[in-house]
This record gives sequence, structure tokens and C-alpha cells, in this order.
Amino acid sequence: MGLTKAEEFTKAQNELASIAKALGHPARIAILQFLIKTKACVCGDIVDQLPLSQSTVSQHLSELKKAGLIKGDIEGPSVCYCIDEKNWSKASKVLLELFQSYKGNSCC
Amino acid sequence: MGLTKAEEFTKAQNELASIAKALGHPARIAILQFLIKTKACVCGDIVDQLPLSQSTVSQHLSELKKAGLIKGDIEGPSVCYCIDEKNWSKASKVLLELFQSYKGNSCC
DNA sequence: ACCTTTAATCGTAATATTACGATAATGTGA
DNA sequence: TCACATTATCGTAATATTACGATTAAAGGT
Repeated sequence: MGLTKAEEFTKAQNELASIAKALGHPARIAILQFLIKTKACVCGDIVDQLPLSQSTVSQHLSELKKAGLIKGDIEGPSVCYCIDEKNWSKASKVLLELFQSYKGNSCC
Repeated sequence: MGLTKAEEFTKAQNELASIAKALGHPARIAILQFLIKTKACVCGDIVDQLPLSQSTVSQHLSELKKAGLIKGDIEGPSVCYCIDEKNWSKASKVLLELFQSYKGNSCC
């Protein structure tokens, strides 16, 4: 059906999944890496860095924004995107918690 | 198009994205948490724990397996699933690297 | 006011995902 | 060998995602 039964899972599970989902595309990884690398929050040069059209990049940016990983400030005619510091560390925390909750005793 | 231009991105970016993609569904988060909690690698009781049909759970399991996060050993008529220890820590590492590469100086 | 630049949105097409029931495959025990 | 239990796979339908070009919207400069 393509329709996730989100209501059947906990809020924490849905939050974790939506963070991971936002990271689940190479273009969005590339965007994040570029935003991190160029410390100044560059705007639409992201488009120049990626092998994708302007509209596609804009869609990816809005998904990252929806997940809270980045934020965008209007700066004159262009928009300045950067990592959302607070949510970034929260995302890092919940992901790390999942990975660290496994203490390593697989039986197979 | 629904077709990701994977070849346009680096191997590392694609790997990171595919790990994140596998984590990008609440049912798969729930499965992993259940596998971690019940230290013995339970098999098909996963189906009983989730509000999804057997075939749907099987599909989620095979996606987690495809991403390398879990592995399954045939044990009699049933299959024993558990965290793939080696890949789990690798996944943890690459994700952590991404998050830690941001040192925190957002300008907006 | 007009044009240019920048970025979001709309319309669209192709493909992927999610989900289910039904069916097939595999292994155990009678 | 024959039923039974367990799990994977097939067929399917509905919805989501990815991507592009074209259009719109917003801000600045002339």
C-alpha cells in the first residue's frame, strides 16, 4: 500500500525512523556533508555541487528541513541553509542510543 | 522518477544512505529493538510482536538483512534472526562520523 | 516600474515502497 | 510418506519517492 502504519508504533520509533529516512538518500547525505564542510552556510551553490536539477535539490532540502536536520534563513534573494544545531545533536543522540543499546551477544 | 541517481554519488555516501534507509521505517526500528532486547535471537515471534502480517514482517526482515544489519540462521523449521555484530558496529561508526563531523558553528 | 536572480512550487512520469492474502518451499515429527 | 509448522515468495493494489522542466513568487538593482 505504500502507507506506513505509523500509529501502530511508538512516538520514539517514528521519530527515529523519520530521522533515518531523511538520511536515507545519497543526495541528502551529500548536501549535509557540503553544509558541514563549507562552514559558512552556503545557499544555492548546493545546486552547483550536485548532479541534480534545482527543483530536485530544493525538494531534498525541504525534506531535510521537515526532518529538522537543517534550517534555512532568507538572505536577500537567496536562502541560507545550515545544520540545525539543536536537532542535529538530538538526532545524533537517539541514533547513538539505538546502536549502543546492543551490547553484543548475538547467538547466531 | 523514483530512481535514485546512485552512480552520481560516492560509495561512502551510498553506503551511509542505504544504512539509514533501512532504519527509516518504524517497523524496522521496532524489529531491531526487539532483537536487541530479547538477547536470544528469537525467530518468528517477531511477527507476534508487531501489528503487521507475516509476509510484511518477512519483507522488513529481508531489507534489514540486505542492509547487513541483521543475519538469519535456519534453525529447524524456523529461522533465528539476530543483529549482525560486525556490520552493526560499522554502521554505528559511519553514522557517528557524519554526526561528529559537524563541530557546531551554524551561522543562521 | 521593470528586469534579473534566486528559490519554491506545480505538473508529470517512472519507479519504489508498504502492505496484504495466497501460495510455495523447507524442515520435523508422526 | 504425510501432515504440520514456519518462513519466503508471488501477485496485487495503493501510496510514496525521485526527478525533471516549467512556472510562480520574492527580493534587489537599474
